[in-house]
Amino acid sequence: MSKKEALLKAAENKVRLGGYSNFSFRELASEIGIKSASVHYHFPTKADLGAELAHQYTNAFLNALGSPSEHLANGKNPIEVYTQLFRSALLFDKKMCLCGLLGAESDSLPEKVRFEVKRFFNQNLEWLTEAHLANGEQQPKHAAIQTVSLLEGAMMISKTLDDNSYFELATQPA
Amino acid sequence: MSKKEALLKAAENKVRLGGYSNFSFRELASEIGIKSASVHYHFPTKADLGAELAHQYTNAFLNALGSPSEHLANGKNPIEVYTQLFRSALLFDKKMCLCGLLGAESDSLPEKVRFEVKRFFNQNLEWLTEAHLANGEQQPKHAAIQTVSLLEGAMMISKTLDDNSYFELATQPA
DNA sequence: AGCCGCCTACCTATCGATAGGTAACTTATA
DNA sequence: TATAAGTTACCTATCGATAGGTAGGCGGCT
Repeated sequence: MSKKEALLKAAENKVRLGGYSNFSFRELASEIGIKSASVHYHFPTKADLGAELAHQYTNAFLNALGSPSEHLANGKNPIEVYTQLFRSALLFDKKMCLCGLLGAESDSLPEKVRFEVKRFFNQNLEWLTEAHLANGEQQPKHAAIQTVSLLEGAMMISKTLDDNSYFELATQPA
Repeated sequence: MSKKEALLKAAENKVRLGGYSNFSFRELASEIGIKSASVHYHFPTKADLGAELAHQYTNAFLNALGSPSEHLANGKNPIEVYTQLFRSALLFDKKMCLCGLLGAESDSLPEKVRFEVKRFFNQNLEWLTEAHLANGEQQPKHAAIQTVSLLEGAMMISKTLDDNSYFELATQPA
């Protein structure tokens, strides 16, 4: 893994625990064994690092998601697949969704970081709308925004109350 | 308004925009016209200020909520009342829920702040469970966690995408 | 030769926190 | 009633730590 990749990985861990201000160039550098000044070689400013982090996170998330049609072809409900990806983040990473946290801090973020967070949610809503449409929902856009909202909120509350069963209850159909 | 109240109010604005690390004693002090050292007279440490802020926020929120039975007696659906309180925060304050933001940062918060955030959600879940029970829901605890999750998530996404109609779509019954 | 990836060695700004002091007010006591 | 003691709500000055960022150097690889 290159130093740049290592920096992004270290930053992701920090941000997913405490937000944008929860990482510093010094901490990141010392964790991967270089000097803080060298971090500026890879990322001119902190905002550049944050933006690239959110961008790559979004790409990785979308990539892991695949396409709704592909899941339907395999006889799987794409909404279940989507929910499962959130569940994995909570159970295995034991961390918040990067963009869920950044989104909450949205008002105080550098513009280029905020832009990438917006992109995450717009792409997610697009995916979910397609999925709900395929599922025959009469209002796929409503259903899409309800799905992300519920999952992001459930994640946050499970983390806060330190009990993953809240996530399960929230995602369990009535 | 006392200086202490003014400090808490100033801190609330900052935190609801960017989280726990988005306020400093210096900024708060200069905003209300005292020196940063004097802030320590009212709050020994930053964690003390944060904890008291979350505590008072929770009390004010619960107070504004009233009781589920009182709303039922007035022919109002308590869940609608609850939703409306979130909507007000978004539309009038134009800010995130304080504890929604702090909850997302939960992992990096001082223990006493985290404790108060937990209290917010436990109290909210209690209120909502009672409300859903009164509404005749067969699984009031499930419904309660689903309600908070959806509202907190919808708030975060509306703030992120800078469009309150997302909140409306999310809270609109299917 | 030239660039890549890192380094040393800084800078300025800001952070939370502490020490010690002061003026104004309140309370307790003789 | 007068004075002493204590409290409230601030102040100035300063601490060590840390923040993001910059200038310029140096070795290794092509």
